[in-house]
Amino acid sequence: MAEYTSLEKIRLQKIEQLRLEGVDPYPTRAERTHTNLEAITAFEKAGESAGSELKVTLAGRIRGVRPMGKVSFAHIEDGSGRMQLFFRMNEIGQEQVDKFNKLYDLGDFIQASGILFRTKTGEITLHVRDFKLLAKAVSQLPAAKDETLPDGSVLRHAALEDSELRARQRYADLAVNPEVRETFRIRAATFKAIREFLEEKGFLEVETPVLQPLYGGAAARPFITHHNELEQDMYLRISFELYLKRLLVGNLEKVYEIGRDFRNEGVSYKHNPEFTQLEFYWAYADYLQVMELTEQMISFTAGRVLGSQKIKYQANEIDFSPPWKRLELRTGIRETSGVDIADHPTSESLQKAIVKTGKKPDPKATRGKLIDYLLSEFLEPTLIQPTFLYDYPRDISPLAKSKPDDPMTVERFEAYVAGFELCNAFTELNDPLDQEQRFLEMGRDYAEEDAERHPLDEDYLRAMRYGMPPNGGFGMGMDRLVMLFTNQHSIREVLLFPALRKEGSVGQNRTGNK
RNA sequence: GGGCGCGUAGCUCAACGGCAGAGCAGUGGCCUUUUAAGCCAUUGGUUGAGAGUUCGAAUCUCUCCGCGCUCACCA
Repeated sequence: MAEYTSLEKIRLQKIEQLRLEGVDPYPTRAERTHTNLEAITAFEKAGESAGSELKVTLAGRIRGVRPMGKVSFAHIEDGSGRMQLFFRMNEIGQEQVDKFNKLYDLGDFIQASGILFRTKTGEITLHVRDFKLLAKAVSQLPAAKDETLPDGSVLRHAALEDSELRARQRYADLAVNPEVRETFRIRAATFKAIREFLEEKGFLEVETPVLQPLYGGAAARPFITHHNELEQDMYLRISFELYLKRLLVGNLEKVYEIGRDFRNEGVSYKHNPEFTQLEFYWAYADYLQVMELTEQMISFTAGRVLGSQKIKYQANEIDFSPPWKRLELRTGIRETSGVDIADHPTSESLQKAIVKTGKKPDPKATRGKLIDYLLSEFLEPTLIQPTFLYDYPRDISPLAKSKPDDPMTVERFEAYVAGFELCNAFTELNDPLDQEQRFLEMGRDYAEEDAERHPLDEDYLRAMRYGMPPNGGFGMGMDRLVMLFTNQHSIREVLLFPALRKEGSVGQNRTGNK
């Protein structure tokens, strides 16, 4: 049972009062002839005098009220923007003006009909002849007040800023912070543009299982769940890779999937336990072709969504125009750390070389993990403009194909932007015997208790034995792309409902909702 | 999980060992073109929870809850 604050109790009394007066505080239907933006556009298009003949019915949420005795001003906000309302005793009677002032509150949804006009100060305004409550708000929105300065800019006062409250109560955040709504519009537009690009290139969108009997395709710990009737444990997928590549065996030549991956790992500003991934696989292509498609896809998407190849991200301006810089991983590491990984074919030797630089890597790390360590310690922070790092060590890439002239190196690239990894791609391994060998190597190289070691997927090998065309594959965290496009530092800002600990018991913390 | 920091009214924030405050929101009043409308009056708090130190705790200590930054793991 909810306990109400004193402010809420006052509003509940208003609801009772409205009911006594025969007003339904939650009527079933609304009427609306124009959005606020449509009404303003129609007024401007018709011209000042003709525009004044326009009779419209608008609907929205009350965001500001300025009662002045026998007249009242208010602003309502709908999905398109704001509109000022003007209530005047002469037209609707003192009783109606009083009712609006006393029984209606900030946050209530109303509809209002009347004609449009321009006030002394120049604002297009609805001169209200009739209005109706659409939904009464019991709780006060954590609303900011906006001040329009003489130069036209908007100064916000006391906006809702508490990041925890904003994430837990995203509905309130969205209701009062328009820029948050904009972030999610950009997110949706990004997804749409990516799909448009891939469809145009002939890729088929598919859906593969989220619940899997065996997980794979990435190095991560899975979430485990249980199916009661089948009496077996299931895993939430950590990647789509092994299922999508099975489809290439089935002669689907270009497939992609956009969906949720789940990784039971740490949470940070760039990691959420569930995140949205794009993967595509392209038969008869190699990683160089995928590289070209990648820079085309991202620059196309930036153009579609933001109207520009250049974005401002944090302190940097980033230019997605192709071609992107290409840098061999070995060269990049050598130039930034002074360590040439080719000089150190064993983990012991490489370990010593890294320690000489003053860093302290995990003494038990494999050679591949040490290379990854060098990459993130020295090279990654320097990669601000879009850069393809290519040619990775085989032992950290168990699903990628070796270079024909160098069995210890695989045809793999990762694109880095603004100092973090955006995507990962390779020429896919399609030799079932080699693949089986790699799975077995993974089992040996990683300690038994290492939760990231790859389980051997027999069905995947069975599929590959039927013959898999040579192909290039690609994976990208969509959330990270949206972070770049919306200039957000934290993944939580681009997720509507990011993962949070459950709220404490009632009253245990300040966001405990009563 | 480790380290550092934060949590005060519905929102944004003061007070930092000595009477818990301000602005906005709310409530009552005045006000017929205002726009953070204005003016007058006024309500609102177990200072995240619990324990301890002290004559006295929002303030110092400890435990717990939640969040942020960071390290480790990962996309």
